[in-house]
Amino acid sequence: MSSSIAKPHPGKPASIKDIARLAGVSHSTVSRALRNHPLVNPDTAKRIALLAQKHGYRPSAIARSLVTQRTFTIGVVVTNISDPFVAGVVGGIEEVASAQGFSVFLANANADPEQEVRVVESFDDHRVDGIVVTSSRVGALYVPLLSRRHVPIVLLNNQHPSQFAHSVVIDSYQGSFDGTRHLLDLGHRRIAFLGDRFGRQSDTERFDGFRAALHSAGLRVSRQFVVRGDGRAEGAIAAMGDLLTLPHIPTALLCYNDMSAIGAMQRIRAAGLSVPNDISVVGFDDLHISQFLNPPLTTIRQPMFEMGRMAMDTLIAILSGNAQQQNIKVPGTLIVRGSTAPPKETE
Amino acid sequence: MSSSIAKPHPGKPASIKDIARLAGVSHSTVSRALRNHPLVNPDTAKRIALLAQKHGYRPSAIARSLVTQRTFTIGVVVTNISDPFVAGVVGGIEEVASAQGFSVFLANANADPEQEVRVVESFDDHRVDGIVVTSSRVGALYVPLLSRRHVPIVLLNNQHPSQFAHSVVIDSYQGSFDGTRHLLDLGHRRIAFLGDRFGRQSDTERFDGFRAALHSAGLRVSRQFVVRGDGRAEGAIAAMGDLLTLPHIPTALLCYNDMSAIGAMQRIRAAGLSVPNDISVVGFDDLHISQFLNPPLTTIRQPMFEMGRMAMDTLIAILSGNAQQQNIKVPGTLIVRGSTAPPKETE
DNA sequence: CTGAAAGCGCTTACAG
DNA sequence: CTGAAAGCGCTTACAG
Repeated sequence: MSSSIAKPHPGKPASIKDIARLAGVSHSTVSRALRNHPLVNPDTAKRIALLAQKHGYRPSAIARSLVTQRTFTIGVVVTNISDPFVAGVVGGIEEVASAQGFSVFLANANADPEQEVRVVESFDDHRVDGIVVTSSRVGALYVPLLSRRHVPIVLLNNQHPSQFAHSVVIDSYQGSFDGTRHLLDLGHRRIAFLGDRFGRQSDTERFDGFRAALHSAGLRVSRQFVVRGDGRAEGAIAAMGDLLTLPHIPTALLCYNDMSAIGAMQRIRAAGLSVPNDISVVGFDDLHISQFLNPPLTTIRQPMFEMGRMAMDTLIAILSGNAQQQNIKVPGTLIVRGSTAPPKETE
Repeated sequence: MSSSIAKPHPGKPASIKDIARLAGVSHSTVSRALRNHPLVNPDTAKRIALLAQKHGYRPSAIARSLVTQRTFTIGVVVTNISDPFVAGVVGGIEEVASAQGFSVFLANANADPEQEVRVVESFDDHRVDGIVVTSSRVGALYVPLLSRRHVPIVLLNNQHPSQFAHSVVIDSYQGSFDGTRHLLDLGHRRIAFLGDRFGRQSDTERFDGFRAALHSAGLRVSRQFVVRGDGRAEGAIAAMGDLLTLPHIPTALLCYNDMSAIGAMQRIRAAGLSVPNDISVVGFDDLHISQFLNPPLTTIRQPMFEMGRMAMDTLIAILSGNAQQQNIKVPGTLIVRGSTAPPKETE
């Protein structure tokens, strides 16, 4: 059979009907054969598979979805894919999704609630089977969508994981507590907190863990030792600058996350001071880069990749009806490196 | 009109027919109204829009795609979304895509050619309008798909951007040349090259730029000063270790990329040496983190976000028939920071 | 300005 | 084991 005969519509991709014609069967049979339906003659099935292969025919997932009412597609909303924490999470989600036959839509919301809603609407338009939202503050906005179309949503490190949504969150309180304890155990007493913007749930929880650890050592939070950045190096540089203007600066610093710690360390160096000799610094995340910093950063490890996998696992469990409400809290792990040391002078 | 009457199928999402029934028109009219077709009565259109809004009805992009033969969907293949360069590129792609009404599928290929082909097949199944591939070595494998379904592909920093595909690439040769010239201008003569795996096109180009710069200064490449990592900190640490065993170590180092430079700097410090006092280091990329390193990294800036935007712009231009073959070469920019300085001793 | 009809490319009871 | 038919949810000539 020559190739010129075999191609019914030169230039146009083959459809199920073309393959049916070439195989001398109905398109129903082609559909069954390609889906490995048990009730199709093995020889026929083989012939059809070969023909499909030869003509590069692949069934349209679009058309299939229309009848099955399942797209095997999920949507992932991120605030900023360039954030290394977010990228790690997305990597974990994608790995599980891909292994389970799901395709993933990715969209940036730029931490803008309006854009976030638009993104979720777009996912809705594409009839995604489920949605994962990372580090957003407005998860509650999706509840209407959720109830209407029954699309399960998993919130990862979100504020207000409402009772309608599933969630995976880091244990901010415990992580922050452990990081602060580490500084206390080293002998520090003048410990500052460099947070994220005031009012965010994760900031509040990390601050609470910080305060609780100080209390456990019989210390109180000093108001002037609490400053706020923006979760990025830029904001931390400014916040650290404020701390350095104090008449009596802290000997240690607990930061909201690693990027804040990175900014703080740069500002400390700019002031002619040294980490950890003058000021010890603790981060939160354990970004891949953190181990390569100078000095390597002591931090609370957040298993971002694993958390992404958990989020997708949760979604799949819900979709297959194997789970009810899921709310997972993941512990952080203290990783001690060179950015922390005992304070220079005993006070 | 009470809400209980308004919801025709409680629990089921509304479809175009439900809205049509509620509005007392045909579903054709609903379709037109929602697409802002000019030939529909403004009052009717308004009534339909309100009804749709009220019932959370959004037309199915799936069903629409089936008839229009356009999905307004693109696929992005990455080797590893956790790579900060890749994440930046994806951010740029997503920004343009989103602004132009395209949704993006993201898939990791883990630098595995087989997985990469599977990913592209999956995009094909979903009938994406176009594909962007980042930093892959196997772009040529897609040519069959390309020709069969006429799906335009843009290769970003790929090896072998075949003549069938569009491409956006950094000018590796020139960037590397400029970085090396910078070291020469500082007075360095003993300059090493820490590359990526041997045989990769970008590695070859960067090495060629390195060599040309040395030649322009009347120098030759010293074989023992050429080592190879893997584009990551881990590989660079090992490669740098080799350089440090030489009886006469280099005074400067040109690295394949910033992550390699970061690994090299850690290894240099581990040997008790200082950057830039003992060894100057130049990277390639200018990752966001690089300005915050200690010392801040001198590097060749690759505008990753912008390159991602260019890739998507190219795809859109092709899809709208506004462009022919596109092959864009982007210049890198030398960014001088603290990791480079004149050599300590005059030789 | 509007509706009836055909059709996009599949899947899946139903009947044989 | 296979085919004819209906239908998934839309868009779009075509006719009015």
